[in-house]
Amino acid sequence: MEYTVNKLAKISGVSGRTLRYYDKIGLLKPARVNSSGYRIYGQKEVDLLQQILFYRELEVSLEDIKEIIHQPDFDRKLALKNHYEELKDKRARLDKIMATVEKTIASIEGGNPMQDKDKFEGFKEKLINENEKKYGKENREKYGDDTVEASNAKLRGMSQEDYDNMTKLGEEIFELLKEAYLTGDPNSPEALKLAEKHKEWLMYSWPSYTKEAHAGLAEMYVADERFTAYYDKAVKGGTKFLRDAINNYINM
Amino acid sequence: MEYTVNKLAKISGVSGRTLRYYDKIGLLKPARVNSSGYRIYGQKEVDLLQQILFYRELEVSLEDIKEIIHQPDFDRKLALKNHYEELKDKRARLDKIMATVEKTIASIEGGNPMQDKDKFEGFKEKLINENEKKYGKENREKYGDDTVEASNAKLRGMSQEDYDNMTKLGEEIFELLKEAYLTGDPNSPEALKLAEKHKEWLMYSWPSYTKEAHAGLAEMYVADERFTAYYDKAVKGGTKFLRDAINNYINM
DNA sequence: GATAAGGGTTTACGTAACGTCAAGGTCAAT
DNA sequence: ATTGACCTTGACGTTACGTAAACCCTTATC
Repeated sequence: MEYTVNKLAKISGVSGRTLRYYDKIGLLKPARVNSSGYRIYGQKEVDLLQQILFYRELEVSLEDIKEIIHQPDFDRKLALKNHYEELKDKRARLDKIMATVEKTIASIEGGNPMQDKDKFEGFKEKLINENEKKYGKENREKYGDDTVEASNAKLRGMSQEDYDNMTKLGEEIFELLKEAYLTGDPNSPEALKLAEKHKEWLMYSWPSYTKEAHAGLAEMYVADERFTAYYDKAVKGGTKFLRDAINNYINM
Repeated sequence: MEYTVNKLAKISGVSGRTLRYYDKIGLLKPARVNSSGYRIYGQKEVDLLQQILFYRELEVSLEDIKEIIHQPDFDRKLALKNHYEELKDKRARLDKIMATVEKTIASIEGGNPMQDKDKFEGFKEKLINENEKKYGKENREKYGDDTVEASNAKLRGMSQEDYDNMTKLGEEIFELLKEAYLTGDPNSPEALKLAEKHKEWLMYSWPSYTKEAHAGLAEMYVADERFTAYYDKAVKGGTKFLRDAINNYINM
């Protein structure tokens, strides 16, 4: 049984263009080309096309299909396993996206149409701007421009969920500071837990954590009255206590 | 605060090219262009970009984002709901694909590496070829070329699972025929069940079921010795019994 | 004042997997 | 000889940019 392009197209369900394309990229060549330049496919090509379509259904790229089909010693199992992992990642991403879309719809339905998101984005911008105004110069000197830019970029790229978690963690730290301070000992388990939470919090916005940076920041907290004012709102002397706790944590 | 392309690129995490592209397609125009042709963005554009990136994360197309962002009376909720439906479909498809990939891997691991699929495809082709050789002419005369081609296409497009179910159903019919024949009555519940199963089986390969086609096929079974030989393997006179059962079933 | 470095600009090709013309050759039947 | 169906090869359009290439502007340095 021999088929021209459109004959094969009809029985296989793909378009003629697709068959010509597959010929062009070397995925499926016709058995022969007749004297007038027509592509002629035979039974073997029909079978091959079936296999190609099978893998195509699985969203394997034509490039990969080419290897799977034409290399007899190709490890199909490994290829499929890799492909499976890709699909899994894709689905995980899809799930996250769907959750966000759901939440966004809910927030619109909840009567604050777009406002919350606006606020959220605004918060992030404000936070970055404030950071930049207040500590930009010091930070840039201390850690270099790239680090600061990276930090800002990370903040901007944060999802609302991350942002919420970060602010929650910020509040937790505030409470922990009060508790830990009562122990009077910057080496107490409470103080060390405080320092650890502070590290976690830091890592939300800091691209890469190092002990040195952490220690540097702690010093800056004490040196800069704006930080001191903030942490001393929890308890007087809280900023120094936090610095000591961080130093102890680092040297653990 | 004013930004040139690369400044904005850095703080937003996108590339300069992306910003120029967004300008070109009218998604995000700079606040102004200075005397040397440089794009200058302001705070408003930063905020807009944030929103754009938010929707981009959700895999909304730039075309759709344009409407969401720039049309104040646009129904964002509806847009997101539609988008959500799309995502749902996408995930459903992904799930199906993943299941098939898993099965294919399992079949490779099961020790019949690729052979089964090969065989499967081979079977399908053989089935179609045999059908074509044996009954092609009759069928084409009876139902028209288009119907036959459609039937073949459907067969070819069948998944292995469908194929397996079809062959299993074929065996079931064979057994049912034996049982039903014992009742001696082509109107007995067993006979009617047989006819129904035969209809199910038919529908695997037949694009659209009609009573007339079913009856026509039943007649062909009796008239054609190759069919008769097949069904009479179950019991002598089985083919005729099947035809009668089908006719009774149709006229129920 | 020349030059180099480091911005900015536009134009244009490449990506994946085809759909969709457009212009023109082939084949069978009338 | 003509018609109509089927074949061929370009070539552009699709999405959201990446990646040059070729060129302009500004600033710092020698």
